[in-house]
Amino acid sequence: MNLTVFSKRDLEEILGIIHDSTLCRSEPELMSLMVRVRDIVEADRSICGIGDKSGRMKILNESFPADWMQRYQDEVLSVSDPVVNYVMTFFKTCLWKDAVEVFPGKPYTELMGKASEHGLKYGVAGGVNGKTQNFGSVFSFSSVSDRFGGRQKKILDVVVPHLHQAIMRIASPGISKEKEIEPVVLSVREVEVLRWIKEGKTNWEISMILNISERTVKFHVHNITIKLNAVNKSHAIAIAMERGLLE
Amino acid sequence: MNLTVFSKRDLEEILGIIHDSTLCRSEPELMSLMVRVRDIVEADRSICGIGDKSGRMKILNESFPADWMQRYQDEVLSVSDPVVNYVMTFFKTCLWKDAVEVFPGKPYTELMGKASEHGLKYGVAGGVNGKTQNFGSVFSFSSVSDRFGGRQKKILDVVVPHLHQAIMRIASPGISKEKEIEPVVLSVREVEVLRWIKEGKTNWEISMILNISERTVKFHVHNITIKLNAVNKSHAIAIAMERGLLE
DNA sequence: TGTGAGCCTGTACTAAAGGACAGGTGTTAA
DNA sequence: TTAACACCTGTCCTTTAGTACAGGCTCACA
Repeated sequence: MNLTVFSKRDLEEILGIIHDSTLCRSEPELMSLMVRVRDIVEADRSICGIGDKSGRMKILNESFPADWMQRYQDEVLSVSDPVVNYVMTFFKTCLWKDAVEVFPGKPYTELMGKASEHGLKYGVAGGVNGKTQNFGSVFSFSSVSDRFGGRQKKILDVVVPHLHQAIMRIASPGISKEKEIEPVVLSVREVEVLRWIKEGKTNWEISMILNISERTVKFHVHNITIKLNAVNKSHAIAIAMERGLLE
Repeated sequence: MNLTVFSKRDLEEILGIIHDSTLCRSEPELMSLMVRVRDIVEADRSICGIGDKSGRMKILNESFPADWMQRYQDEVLSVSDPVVNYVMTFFKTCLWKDAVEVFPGKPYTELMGKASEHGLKYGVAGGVNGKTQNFGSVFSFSSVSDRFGGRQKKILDVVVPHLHQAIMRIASPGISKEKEIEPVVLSVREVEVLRWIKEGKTNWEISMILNISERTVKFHVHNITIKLNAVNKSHAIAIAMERGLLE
């Protein structure tokens, strides 16, 4: 990472933020860190959150408009938020407009339109994944004018991993607990199907082995992915093996 | 399993074969068991083997024509043998004609044509998988006329698991050893890709995360499956996790 | 100065997976 | 007896995965 683009003052402030992140143990402390990052990326508003894409996100709002946040929560807009999606999928820093390019669907552009109505038009965001599946944190900074580019992304690239550690300490217990302990009960047939998937069999092959239709195999696979909170077969296998569901 | 279709004599012989299977410790003993099974299913010739579909099969021939076996080995015909494919894929008993129906491709029908030239036209076969991927055993019985049906399949359903145990004792050491110990060295990039597959990411998502093209992700995935001797992603994940390649 | 290994990329195609929608049976326990 | 649950099946459609063929660059090592 080439850091020569930054001035000495910038570097001092960035290092300071990182250092204070290590000491951060409370929400107000995190909020004051967000203010400092907000200032150095020249943004007007900031917000952060931790959780997953499916709406189980705990949000710590520093300066996003309250009415927008209310609407965001009421209409469960996080699922169609391209920025959240981008960050929680790729765990990379992005400009808001980059995210819209990657997720060009109608619900996404609509959401960005709604956000504009609340003065949230331009922004930059970053995040880190928390080792397990789609769980991670998002840090987003917004401004009324478009002053974001490579410089802002680079700052977030450097700072966000440390902010992530901080928000994990503060907010993750409440989120992660209820998620991990969930005991999963797979039916006999589902375990059978899963074992064969593990052996690399296709749905059709499994249908031949179990003397059922391919459609039925898909049916079981679908139920398995839902029960395991997986997104596809490979993910399901990994989760099942980690939890020892195939012994 | 309904066994009332069998006569008392049949049942006695089947039970006898099963019992002697448990005592079987040498190739000649196994061959004499094959003869007894051959007789009870009213076949003319028999053969068995252990290994996988990719040609690493050890064959124990009881009474298949020697010239055919030579040709089979020289032309590596096992890969286009619908019966071997059927048994090693589904680990189920089948009539030869069933296998041709399920694998209707040109190479398969061609192989069956070649076999006919050697007097091998009708048959019945069964097999069992050896817990690991596509490794298992095949027991095949042939006749010049078509006298095979439900009765023969049922006999094999009952007998084959025990023959499998016997052939495993006799022939598996030489086969399985060289296979399991194979140390796999994955490149840094390959492990990275594998980790993200484990998280359920699609190729496209991984390409975004690693800043490479989707094509390149496919390239790595392909190399991974070859190195791990897997048939697809799910299989690769299972193998990698079992061997602790992702720690 | 090759040579191999790791890494990267493209086009074009087929096979497989996955999702939406709609429905079926049989068993079991309140 | 109704409700819940496991299990099963179909059609239609879109998205991903996988494969074949063809080529690129860079670095280490002999």
